[in-house]
Amino acid sequence: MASDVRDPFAAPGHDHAGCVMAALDAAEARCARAGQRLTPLRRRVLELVWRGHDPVGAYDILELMRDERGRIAPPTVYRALDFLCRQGLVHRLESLQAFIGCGQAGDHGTDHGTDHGIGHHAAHFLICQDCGEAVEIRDGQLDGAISQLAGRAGFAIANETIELSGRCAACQS
Amino acid sequence: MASDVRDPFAAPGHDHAGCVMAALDAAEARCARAGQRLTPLRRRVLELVWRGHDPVGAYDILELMRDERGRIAPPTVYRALDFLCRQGLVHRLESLQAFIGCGQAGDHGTDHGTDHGIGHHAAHFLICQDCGEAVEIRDGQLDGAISQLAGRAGFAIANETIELSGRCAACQS
DNA sequence: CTCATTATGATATAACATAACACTATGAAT
DNA sequence: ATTCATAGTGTTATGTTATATCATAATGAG
Repeated sequence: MASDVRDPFAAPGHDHAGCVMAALDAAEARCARAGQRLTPLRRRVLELVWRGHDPVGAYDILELMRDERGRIAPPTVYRALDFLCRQGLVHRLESLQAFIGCGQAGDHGTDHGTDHGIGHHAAHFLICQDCGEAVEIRDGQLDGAISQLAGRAGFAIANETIELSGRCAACQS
Repeated sequence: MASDVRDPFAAPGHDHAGCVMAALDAAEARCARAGQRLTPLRRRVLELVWRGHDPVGAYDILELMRDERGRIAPPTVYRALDFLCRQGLVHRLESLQAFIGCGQAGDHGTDHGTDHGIGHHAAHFLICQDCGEAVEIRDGQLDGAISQLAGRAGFAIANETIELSGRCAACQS
């Protein structure tokens, strides 16, 4: 059923404004801690990425910003997205060529095994092809399997792209 | 050391012509079994994908084919690649926007848990950022972790993108 | 042989991303 | 406060990857 507490997808009528606010607050805190500047432009791009729980294309953001600020070119958006990715505030979904806000930007310090450097963690996703929503998952067993197989292969992982597409619980009815 | 038998990367001086022949033979067999036509064009594209163990861009293949056949347009190459992907003979690496020959196209029938439909299996990769080589891996523990986490989330996986980038054993010296 | 189906050719364009250079804002050091 | 190096943004142009669409050709079933 849809109310399964283990379903990590966002509930239909959840307080999304709260999500956005939490994300922006976490971003402010994180940048402050890292001595990085969350400029109005970057902040606004982050806010637009958090428009929903669906991944957003760079050109979608470009459109949205044109509506409110007039002329703006791709590099401006890409630079902001690059910055946000570097800070670990946004992730890029390779299989969709799109971006999504990091659902764990508030979890600073509490790194887990697969973390690579300051503020960056391996991001793994479930992506629903029906409703378009993507959620970041965190699974110890998965992390363990990955680090073990890498160890056996003598392979030093620098970056993990793990994106599982399919149908979320709510969309199977 | 480089001779670790668990290192899945191709040995420096291995018989690559053999790899290519095995891949083409497996492809013929597979298409015959599936009632699909491995036309000269498709066969040639597959052969070019198997040029090495590095992922190849669609436009790289386009270049190579122009050298030998003159005028040829992107859709021709993309259609062949689509076909080969549908037959499970080639995989697309999302994080590189490139293609690579399936190292397990010969394994027909012996499907493993995460298989999705005829001839398709979940393909997981190790990608060396140093030498550029990518290898398909198969790990029961990883498959298990994935299916368990999906099960807990009530998520029905249709497609898995798992690409681990880093440095292979040989490139760490 | 006919015909439906599948494959390929050809043109145009869409979608995603970055290089390069100019200009502006910011903050640290004097 | 002024200077200066650095970081951020604006702007133009272009590179890279992928697809829509329609025309033509090859294939195989009946």
